[in-house]
Amino acid sequence: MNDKNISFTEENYMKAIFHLSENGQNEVFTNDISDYLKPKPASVTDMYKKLAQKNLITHVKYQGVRLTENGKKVALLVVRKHRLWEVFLVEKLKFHWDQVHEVAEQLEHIHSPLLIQRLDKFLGFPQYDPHGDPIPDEKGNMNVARKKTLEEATLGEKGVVVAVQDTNPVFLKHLDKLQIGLKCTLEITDKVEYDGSVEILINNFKRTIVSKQVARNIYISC
Amino acid sequence: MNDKNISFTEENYMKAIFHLSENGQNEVFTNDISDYLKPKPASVTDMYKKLAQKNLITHVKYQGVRLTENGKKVALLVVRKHRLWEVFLVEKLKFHWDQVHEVAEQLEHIHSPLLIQRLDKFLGFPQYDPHGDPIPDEKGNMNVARKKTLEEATLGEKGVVVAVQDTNPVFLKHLDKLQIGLKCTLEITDKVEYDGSVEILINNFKRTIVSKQVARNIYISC
DNA sequence: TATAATTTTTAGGTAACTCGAAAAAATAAT
DNA sequence: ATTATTTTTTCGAGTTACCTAAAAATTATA
Ligand SMILES: [Mn+2]
Ligand SMILES: [Mn+2]
Ligand SMILES: [Mn+2]
Ligand SMILES: [Mn+2]
Repeated sequence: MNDKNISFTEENYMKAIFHLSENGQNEVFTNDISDYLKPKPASVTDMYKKLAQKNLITHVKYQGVRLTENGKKVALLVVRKHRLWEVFLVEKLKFHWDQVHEVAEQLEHIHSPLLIQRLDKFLGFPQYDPHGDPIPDEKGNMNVARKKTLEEATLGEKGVVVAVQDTNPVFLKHLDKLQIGLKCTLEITDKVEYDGSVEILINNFKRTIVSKQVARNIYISC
Repeated sequence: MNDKNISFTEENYMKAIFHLSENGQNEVFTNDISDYLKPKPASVTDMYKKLAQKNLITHVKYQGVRLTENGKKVALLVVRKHRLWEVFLVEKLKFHWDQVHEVAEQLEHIHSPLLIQRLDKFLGFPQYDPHGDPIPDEKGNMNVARKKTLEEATLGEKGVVVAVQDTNPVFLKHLDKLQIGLKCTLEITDKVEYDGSVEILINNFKRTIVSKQVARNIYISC
């Protein structure tokens, strides 16, 4: 029984549970959601009850929640919508990659299967969003690219920037200033043991050092 | 003080008041809104109080409400967003003109000045929506076309279809079947006194009779 | 293993939007 | 000018999503 009457708020919880559980693999605890979405833990428990009753999650008292098959579908659809809209904003409306997330948070809640199907087609069935995150197709399948963070990469490794972990505008603007974006080629020219910062060569041309904090949030192909 | 914290529901009320007052000219009564948006009259009175407190309407007890200047601006922005999205759906996503209204009812509530500004540009600053309704510009000005209904038009008059009054899918699909759409040329070849139906010549080619009900809902240029 | 700290749930309450029933005001009919 | 009808408002109450404070369960520490 796929309850279509899912509210704005419920969709946000489903997406949060999906992300915090590594795409539905692990269980998610009350405080995780509270930290992520900002309602108090008591409110999270209330919502757990409602979502469990709608068969979107299974809730074992004091042991967290897991997405049901049904719930995974619901979450994947929200993620799909969010990412398709982000592509639209960047590709068609010339938004900058640090401007799209907030608006997509609203657009992802528009209910219309036809709209999403047509939008997907209009955009040429994109596989990745402006931050390199994979876009689920109408069945919920997505192409997860092989990738590692700059923190994980070892000296001498070279790859193309395929995604960013953090989509915070402050972080993305910082990358712009460093002239780092998706599709850039990066080569690890040094790894500073002292503070975990990484020296890189951008597009075989520009040399810079990025902090551990930054290195953790950039993915290159591998 | 232009209160930006306006809810989904409040926006719907503002738009309804705008339409039911002929673009803010007349006062609107409790039952008008109740019939139009479907909440019970008691709920309408509650909302009147809230909107009045936000300086969006003036409410004289038992005498209906009127939009304030501020309220008119808010309503016009919602109308602008609604109609721009309808253009997007038809022009870019190939929606049919009878499919757009429901989705636009959702999209009109997305809050993002940049989004609307960019969407407007992307669409080429359209003046009219897919039903011939004028689109307010960012200042709230709109080009109201000179027009009359087929019911008002007299025998022998000829004009181009510039708008439809009713945007109900059933009505629009009926027009499709009759091969009547925006930009069609219509000539009044007979007005039937008995039932108010109108005989027309479509694009100097096809002859049909439309009922008074239909004639009332088609606008031609004049 | 007993105690302390943390996490989660329950209990009770608020604000927004809705309702039905009843009271009040305005309008229409006698 | 009364009376009847219609419209609008008030009142009490339900729902959703949130809160704080307190209780219960789990996990960590001594
Ligand atoms: Mn995003
Ligand atoms: Mn993204
Ligand atoms: Mn419409
Ligand atoms: Mn329209």
